Amino acid sequence: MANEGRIDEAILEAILAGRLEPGTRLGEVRLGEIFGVSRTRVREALMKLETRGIVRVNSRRGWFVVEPSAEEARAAFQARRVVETGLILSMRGLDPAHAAHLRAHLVEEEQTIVGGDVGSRTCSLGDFHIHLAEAAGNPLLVDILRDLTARTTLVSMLYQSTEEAAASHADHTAIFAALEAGDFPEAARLMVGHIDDVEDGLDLSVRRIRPDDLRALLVTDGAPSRHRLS
Amino acid sequence: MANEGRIDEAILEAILAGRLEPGTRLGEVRLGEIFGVSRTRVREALMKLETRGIVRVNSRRGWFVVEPSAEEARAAFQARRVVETGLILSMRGLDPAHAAHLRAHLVEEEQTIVGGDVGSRTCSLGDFHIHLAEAAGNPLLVDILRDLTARTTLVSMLYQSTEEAAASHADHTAIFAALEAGDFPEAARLMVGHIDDVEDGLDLSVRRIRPDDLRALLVTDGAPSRHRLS
DNA sequence: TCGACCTAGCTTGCATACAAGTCCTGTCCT
DNA sequence: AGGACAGGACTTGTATGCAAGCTAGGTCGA
Repeated sequence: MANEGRIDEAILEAILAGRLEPGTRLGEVRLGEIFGVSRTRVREALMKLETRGIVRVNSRRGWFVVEPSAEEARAAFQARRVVETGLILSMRGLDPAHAAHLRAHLVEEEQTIVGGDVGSRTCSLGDFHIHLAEAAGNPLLVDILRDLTARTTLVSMLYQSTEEAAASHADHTAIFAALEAGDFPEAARLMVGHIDDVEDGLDLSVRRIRPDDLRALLVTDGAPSRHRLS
Repeated sequence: MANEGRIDEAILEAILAGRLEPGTRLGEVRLGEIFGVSRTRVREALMKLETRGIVRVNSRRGWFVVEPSAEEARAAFQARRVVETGLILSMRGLDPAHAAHLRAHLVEEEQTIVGGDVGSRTCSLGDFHIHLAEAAGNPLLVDILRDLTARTTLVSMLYQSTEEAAASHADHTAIFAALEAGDFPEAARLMVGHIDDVEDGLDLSVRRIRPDDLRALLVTDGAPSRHRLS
């Protein structure tokens, strides 16, 4: 059974969906109970997430969802600008299949914005960039951007964000249009503007709340072993 | 004591220095004996390296240094082109301290090429790109490029490479000159050409040898607990 | 002679037990 | 009353033990 990366993915998904906020403590035993496994596998999952910069361990004190500092936040956005700009400028065309995939994502994105909760919205908005990386056809860059968008998503949760989901969706649509038209320099320019807008929407001097409990945030329904990995 | 990432770093250093070739099996118990720890910590180290794409596990068969396929090799070089181009183009200036650091590295690089073995040479050549990322001042991009250059170093080991260390050093020197002159577009162009040259020097249709033993490759001197982490 | 099978020895996968450090709380002394 | 201190309940860190699966080599049968 696709049991391999279940725990990593479940935790990451919970974080990205906003169910686990930055600073939340992630107890090994607690997570083990939730997933019905021993601490060993939980530790493995947490350590993988640690090398990806999603969680951090405070020796003998606990595991926590990372709380990026203002400087780290800026670095994350800059990294995304660098990678996504380079990515778009390296593209020579847009494969029809990938174009269709992106277009399908855009309609899903719109539906989520209208009807979904804030978590699904943020998640969907971030997925656009990952799908775009997939369209460029480089799995390594997909992974890199996956972790980078995870980081900026975390930042948006931690700091006061005035980002309008609708505005982001409009940006995405415009970027896609430029890509489909084959105007990659324009798409890159739009992308930089888009990321700038999201970053400017943050107030890096004001930090948000920091609650501290796990609750049943990781499992949405009753059974502890049922998870949707998006 | 800086005991934290000792094992990860030691293994990675051994791989990057060419002492552990792609395809080498990394037995948990064997590594545990070498480092004087139990399998637990070895597993943690290997799993961290796995998420960084350096080693891979074949269920119940063993851990191995990754052997990138021809396609993966191309992807790694493309990713480096994307990231390093974006990185250089995002730079607005070269901090004097970082400039001095890079210059110092270049002379060390030259010395290594004249007097060092092939492992030190490859290592030193790769470090230039990491130091360059450090000069850009973004820790995230440093980490990304560290793993990316590790991958391409692995590729160069696996496939027949006609790369001349001297030529690479000359490229690096030219790139540094352009950076110092503030001509970042030119530096980016030179960088693309440089990575292209390295990639073109590979014969992706011919794979190299694949020995299969650990020997005392991980420890250079007698005592199992003495390691230099570069 | 060749092929199927079976077993022994290896590997990792996972759980559990114990060690060691941190934090909080209650108590005792001043 | 206030502060130092001690103890216990928690946490992660590390080792070890057992289970499960892969591989290779030998044996038996056709």
